[in-house]
Amino acid sequence: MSGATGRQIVSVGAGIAMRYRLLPDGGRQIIMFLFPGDACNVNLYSPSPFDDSLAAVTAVRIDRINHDSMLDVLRVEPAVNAGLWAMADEQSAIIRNQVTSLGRCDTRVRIAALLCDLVKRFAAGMGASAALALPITQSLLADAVGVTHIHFNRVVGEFGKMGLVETRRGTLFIRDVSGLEDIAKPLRSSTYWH
Amino acid sequence: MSGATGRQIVSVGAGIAMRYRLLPDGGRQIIMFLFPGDACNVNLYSPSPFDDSLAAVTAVRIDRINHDSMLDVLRVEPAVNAGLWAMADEQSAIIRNQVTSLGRCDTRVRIAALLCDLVKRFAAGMGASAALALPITQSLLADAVGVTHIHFNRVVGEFGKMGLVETRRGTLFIRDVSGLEDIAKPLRSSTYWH
DNA sequence: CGGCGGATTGATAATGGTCAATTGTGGTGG
DNA sequence: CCACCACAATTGACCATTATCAATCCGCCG
Repeated sequence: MSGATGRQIVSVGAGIAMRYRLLPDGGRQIIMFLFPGDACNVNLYSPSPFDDSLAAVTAVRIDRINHDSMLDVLRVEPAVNAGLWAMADEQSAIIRNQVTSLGRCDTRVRIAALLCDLVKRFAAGMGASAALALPITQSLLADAVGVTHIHFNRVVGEFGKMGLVETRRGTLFIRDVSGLEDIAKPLRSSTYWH
Repeated sequence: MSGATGRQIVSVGAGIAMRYRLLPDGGRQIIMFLFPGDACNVNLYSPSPFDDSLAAVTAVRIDRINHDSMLDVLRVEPAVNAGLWAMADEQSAIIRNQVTSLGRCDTRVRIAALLCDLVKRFAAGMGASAALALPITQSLLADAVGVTHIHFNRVVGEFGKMGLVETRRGTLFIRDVSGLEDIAKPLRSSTYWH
């Protein structure tokens, strides 16, 4: 409502975006993919170290909310604060999972786990059926799991031969989610705890 | 104030703790080390997926705050909410850094970066001089950077020969922080942006 | 003294990276 | 309609980093 746009919360309204970081040597690490409903920065109170960048993966609509008006809302409706915390917690859990995946699993597991995760979150953001066609290039997916796009290709080709996925220029089709979940099992500690 | 202790915020009062995750194959990934002042779980509003575990690294004192009393405080003193968000943001930044490190840097860089980070945060929690003697075993540090304790040892031995660190049974002495920062440079995107 | 946990070292194997080239597909302009 | 280009995917040969397996050493404590 206020004409002057100060600091804002920016969140993904439609499409897929990514949060990434460039390294001096030209390398790129994708921290996480962002789906509709995911906010990128809820720095309502502190400038907060924001040392990485945002970019669109597909065509994207971005929603912006002024910090000031959000603070106004929070004063009246404290429940919104809970919602913000819930989102922050969820994103945090995703990233902790990513840490474990990168640190302790080999490429096959990492890739399978990433794909399962994307399908699940993609389904939440768009339709469940649309989620089985991920419009993300292999290079991007590779940069998310921390391997070369070329090695990614080999592994994904292996998955293809197993009937788990199918690849077409620019999009990756998921054919057998439970098969992927099976490969990703070494990451899911749930198997450990029962 | 309420006598019954329901859900609580738990934070490190003194010593060093760690947040980690076990895998079915027996592997362990340390998500992050916790120093005095770091809270482990600020799940004031939602149960929040907490899929990893906590353990002490050194002798530790744990501070607990009831959720209910914290909520009372927040109603009276909204500035506390800002403090909580700031802490969450900072921890989030540390973990995003960790993701980049694990995904895109080789062992030398990862180790150097971890040590720099620990020294800095350790210094904030304890005295600055005490920070140069990290009471953490090589196995734990290895599980944080995602390598074998044995490969960690080789790299840290190399650092030792360069005069950067010194190792004694159970603690690692930092001798040359700026030397380590130099090795960790490939991770610091700041070098890229100026 | 004996034993244990942490650290160290060597030999070997595997995973994943690098370099280099090729194919395929879609888009664009003539 | 075709030539051409750009980007994504694919493949092969070779190399480097890191894991694995197996001992051994060292300091500390009971």
